[in-house]
Amino acid sequence: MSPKNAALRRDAIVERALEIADLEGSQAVTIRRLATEFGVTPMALYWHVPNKDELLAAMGDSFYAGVRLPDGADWVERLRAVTDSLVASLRRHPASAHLALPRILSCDDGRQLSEATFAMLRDAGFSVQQTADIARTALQTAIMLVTQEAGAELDVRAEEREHAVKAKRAALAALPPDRFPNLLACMDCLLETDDEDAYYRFGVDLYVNGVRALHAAQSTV
Amino acid sequence: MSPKNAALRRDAIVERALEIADLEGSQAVTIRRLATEFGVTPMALYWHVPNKDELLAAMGDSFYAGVRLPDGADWVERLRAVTDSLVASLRRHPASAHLALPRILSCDDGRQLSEATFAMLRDAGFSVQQTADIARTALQTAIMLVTQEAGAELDVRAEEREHAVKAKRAALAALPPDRFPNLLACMDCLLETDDEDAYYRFGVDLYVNGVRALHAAQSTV
DNA sequence: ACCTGAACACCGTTCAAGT
DNA sequence: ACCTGAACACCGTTCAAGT
Repeated sequence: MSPKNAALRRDAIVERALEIADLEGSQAVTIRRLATEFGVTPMALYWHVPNKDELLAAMGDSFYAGVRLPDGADWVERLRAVTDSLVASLRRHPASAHLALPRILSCDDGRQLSEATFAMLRDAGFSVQQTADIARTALQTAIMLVTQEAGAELDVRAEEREHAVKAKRAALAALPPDRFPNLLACMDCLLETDDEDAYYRFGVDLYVNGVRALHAAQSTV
Repeated sequence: MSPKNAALRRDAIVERALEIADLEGSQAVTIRRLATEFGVTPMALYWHVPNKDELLAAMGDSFYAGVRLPDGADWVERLRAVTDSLVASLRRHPASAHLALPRILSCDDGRQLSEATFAMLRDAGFSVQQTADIARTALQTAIMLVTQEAGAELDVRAEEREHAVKAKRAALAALPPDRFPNLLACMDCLLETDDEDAYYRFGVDLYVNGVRALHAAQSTV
């Protein structure tokens, strides 16, 4: 009838897995670890989730739940809005963001997002091939920006991240200035993101501008 | 003096690990698996490689060995050339391409590539912050394109890939056409890359055009 | 310098059994 | 319907010992 452990639901397991990945790196997500956190035998999880691959899949699916479908005045604005919305969703669990990409066509939320985005791009005049490539690039761009945000070091435990960045900075600062002048000049920007909003705005703009340039080149022919 | 097993050198281990990842997915790369392939005890590997993390790091480093530094007439051509060269290097071992990104500042080949690319972008007039972001995006773009090339399914054994794509196609074909008309229209482009060169040209162009648009917007001010 | 043997603390997962 | 216990086949890694 009712579950013996009311907290042990599929959604709660997925949610906790996402949290663990953010706190201690995605390699810390194990069936046994989740089980002990829920005060339960490892095998109990197999009632709620078929296996670990499906758990990872469910984690990937979760990112598409809250993404807003494209809306805005023109198609450029819509493309930017949907990319921004994707970024916002992925940023909630950066360490698992890479799980989203292979799942976009395998969950309903992802398929609805794809359909709406494809419709928008084809309306704008892009070919079927271009539409597929541009839409995929939007998701890839969002994932890239989130997982590679400078200073994230997602594969490391949250507490050790500061130390990891410090070590990296020390290693770079020790390089010979005559051989690596530009690298040393860019060091701070590479190691830390001082303005996160500007970072994401720049990344999304770079992508959107590329698409817009392609569109302009085609329209003038 | 001489190693008992002449084949068991660090380079050979790394090379074989890259091959295994491509053939059977990166999760098939294990210390024990490599040991049995070299006809040796698992612990023998620890003489040549400190631990598994360092092995993965060395796999990531290997991608920077053959990358040509930026060359060409103007900076746009140079940016395209270096991105193309990166793509070419990563395509040799697609299943491990994602290991390259975190290693770029941690190996000498990567630092030299970074230095040359940074110099090129700063010469072109980009700010320190923009240079860091643009250069990172070049690498991210290359990795994205390689790891996400349609039909790759890198987490699966090479022999099962065809079957995996077929299953995905069947799942999509079963969707209601009235709800997913555009998704169905784009299905073939999403599942298979018929022209790989065109795929990579498109992806790199999209990125380069974005950078060029940014540059143009700044120059006119 | 290079490798083995035994051992430890972990994994994911199956299968039969409990309630 | 939901969970446990015991067991299996794997991991990465340490440590002492061999040659």
